[in-house]
Amino acid sequence: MSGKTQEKPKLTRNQTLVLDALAGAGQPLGAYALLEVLRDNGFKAPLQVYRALDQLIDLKLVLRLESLNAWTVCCKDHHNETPVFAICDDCGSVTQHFHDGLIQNLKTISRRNGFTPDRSVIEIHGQCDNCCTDAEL
Amino acid sequence: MSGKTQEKPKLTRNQTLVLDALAGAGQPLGAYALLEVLRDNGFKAPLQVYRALDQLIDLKLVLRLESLNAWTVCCKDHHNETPVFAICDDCGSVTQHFHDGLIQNLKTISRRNGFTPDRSVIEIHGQCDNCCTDAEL
DNA sequence: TAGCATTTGTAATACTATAACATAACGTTT
DNA sequence: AAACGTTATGTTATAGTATTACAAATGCTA
Repeated sequence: MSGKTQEKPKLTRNQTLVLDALAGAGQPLGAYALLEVLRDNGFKAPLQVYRALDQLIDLKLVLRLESLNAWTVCCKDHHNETPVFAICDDCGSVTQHFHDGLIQNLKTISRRNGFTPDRSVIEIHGQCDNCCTDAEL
Repeated sequence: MSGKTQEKPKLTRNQTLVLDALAGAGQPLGAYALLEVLRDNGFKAPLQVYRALDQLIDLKLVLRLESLNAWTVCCKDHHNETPVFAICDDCGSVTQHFHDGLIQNLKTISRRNGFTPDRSVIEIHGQCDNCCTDAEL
C-alpha cells in the first residue's frame, strides 16, 4: 500500500470479479475463459462478461488484444498511454511496452493524412526470449 | 500496360476470385461478405473463402485487419512492408500508410526485450478527413 | 417512497472461424 | 498414357466469439 490508489471509482460486483480474474490470470483471457473462471461466482452467460469488459475498458482498466480476441489488465501507472503488446506465438505470453517516439510517429502519420486518431492497436507477434532460447537448443 | 507485373505466381481459381473481389470492393470485406459476393461464382461455404484468404496472405497479396475481422488487398509495391492502417470508425474507410521510423521503433522495442518479431499489427482508429469535416458542420 | 437511470439475469440468436472427410485437379516420373 | 504424390476443392458439421432483446433487480435522488 504505497500511496493513493484511487483508481477505482467504485466498481460494481461483476466488474470487480472480471478485473480480479484478469489480474490473477497473469495473461490475457478470452471472454469464454473468463466465464468459466467466474462460474463459481455466479456467472452464467457470456453477456455478463462482455458487459463488465466494456465498462472496464471505458474506465481504462482493461485492454483488448485485437489479434487474440482476449483481454488483459492495463499496466499500472500507464492507464492513459497506448501500449505496444509483444505476443509470443509459442508460449502465449504477452508483455506491454510504452514508447513515446512510436506514439508520436502514429500522430504524425495521422496528421499528414488529415486523420483524427482516437485509439491505436499495436501488437507485435513473434517469439519471446524464453521461447527463442528454447528453439536454439 | 506499364511493365512487369509478375507478382502472380499463378493463382488458383478461388484465389483469383477472392483477390479480385477484394480489389473491386475498394474497402475491407469480411469473410461472409466475400462469400455473398462470390456466390454467383459458385462459392457455397465459408471455408472456400477462408482457404483462399490464407493462401493470399501467405503470398503477401492480402492483409487482415485484426480489429475489423476483415481483409483487404495489399498496397501495390509495398508487399514486404508492414502497413499502418488508418480506420475511420464513422464511414468505414481504410487507408494504408508506410513509415520506416515507426517500424524501426517496433524493432527497437523488440530487441530491448529479447523479443524476436515476426509480424506486427498497427491499426489506428479514428475519423477520416471527410468525416471530421462533416462533423464540423 | 416514487421515479428514473444503471446494472444484472437470462434466453435466443448472430457472427466468425475451423475440423473432418471425401473428391477432384495438377505435376512429375515412369 | 498410367501411376503416384501433392495440392486444391467441395461439403457438412461444429466450434468459438459476440450481440440483441426483454425482464427483473438495484441504486440514486428528488
